[in-house]
Amino acid sequence: MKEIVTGFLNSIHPLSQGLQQELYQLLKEVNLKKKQVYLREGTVSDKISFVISGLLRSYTVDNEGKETTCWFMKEGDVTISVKSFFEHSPSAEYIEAIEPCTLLYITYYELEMLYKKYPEFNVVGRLVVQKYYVLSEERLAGIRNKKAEERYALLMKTHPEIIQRAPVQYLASYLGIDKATLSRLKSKW
Amino acid sequence: MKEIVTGFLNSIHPLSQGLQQELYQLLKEVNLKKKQVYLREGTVSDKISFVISGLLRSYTVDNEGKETTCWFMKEGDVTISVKSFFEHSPSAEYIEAIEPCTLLYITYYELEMLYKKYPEFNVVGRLVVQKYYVLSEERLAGIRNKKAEERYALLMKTHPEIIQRAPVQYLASYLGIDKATLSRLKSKW
DNA sequence: TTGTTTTTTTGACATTTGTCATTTTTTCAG
DNA sequence: CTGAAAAAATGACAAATGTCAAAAAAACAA
Repeated sequence: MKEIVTGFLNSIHPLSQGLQQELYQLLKEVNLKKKQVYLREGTVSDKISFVISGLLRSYTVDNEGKETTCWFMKEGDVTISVKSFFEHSPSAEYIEAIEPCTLLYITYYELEMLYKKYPEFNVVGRLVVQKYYVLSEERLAGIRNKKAEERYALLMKTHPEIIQRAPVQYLASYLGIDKATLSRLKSKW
Repeated sequence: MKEIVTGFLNSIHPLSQGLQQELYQLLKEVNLKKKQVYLREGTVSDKISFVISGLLRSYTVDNEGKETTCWFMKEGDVTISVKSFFEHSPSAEYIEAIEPCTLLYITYYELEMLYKKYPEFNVVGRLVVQKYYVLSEERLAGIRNKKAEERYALLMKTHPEIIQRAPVQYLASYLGIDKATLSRLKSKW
């Protein structure tokens, strides 16, 4: 299972033998049940996790209790609460399992240690961050200045599997539209 | 002037003497007049630029000719078209000067060369990308699932200087609301 | 399976925001 | 400074979307 992670990283930038072996030792497994919270608002996101199987979402809750889904993470994705992990500060968002999940993770400190011990790893780190930054910007572009229908159509086009797997209420809160509106859009197509 | 750039990078992570000197040699100056386009849609963003003075914006134009402002870059900011620069692909967005600007830049290839020649520079690169990734996520959170008034109030709170300096039409297109709606919001306060 | 709970859909209506046309204000070149 | 052009504000109305309540459907636990 751990080869999936090293394979993923190797495909971005080749890892040295030592780094690969040490990373292999550090990776720990965690399993989540459906609806289980993996990261709670207010706690520091101190693990960087790789999704082996399942589906998760990150979301925020405003002062009226309304949830806003930030994004969905599925097998093959890396998951952290971005600001919390990088700045080592309390998270503004929750991360929870939508489907039963298996994850592999290392801690923030282990990652820092790898960056120090294997300077080449910074190249990998930089490229992974770049990749996720681009994806984040693409999501932003898919929401900004668009009507409900356009947003839905775009998500359908770019991430059809998410539409299949995530409950309507989470899709709606991701798209920034009411679940009733999304329900009507769906019946229109 | 170039010390502003090396100072900025040093504050993120100390640069070696050699790196600092070589970077210093590579930095080139460019001046933009108001409304001058710095990056055009369809061209590759092949410079990474540091804003010494002035204000710019990035924006996209949809097939009906409607502009959507992505963000504003002012003195002290680094500016690239994120996806285009990192993936070395044609840009989906324009970058243009809102105020007369002075920028310092190095090219994509020069940056790649620095990453190779000075591996420590990858640490800086990673941290800078992390920083801008966090800022991008914060902007997303400030727009998603919010009403026009909340978006405006939040931008006012987090970036009052942008509201002062950018024309209403650009602020409106950034916030994803009509300029007439924004005008009414403003008069309300 | 069965009853309970959660999620989704739907209808009626309210609210927000956009559109268009026009006026007012501001900017800017000469 | 002055006139032309661009930007911003405003009014009237239309369109999009949200809200609330209820019904239907689906998911889930015992």
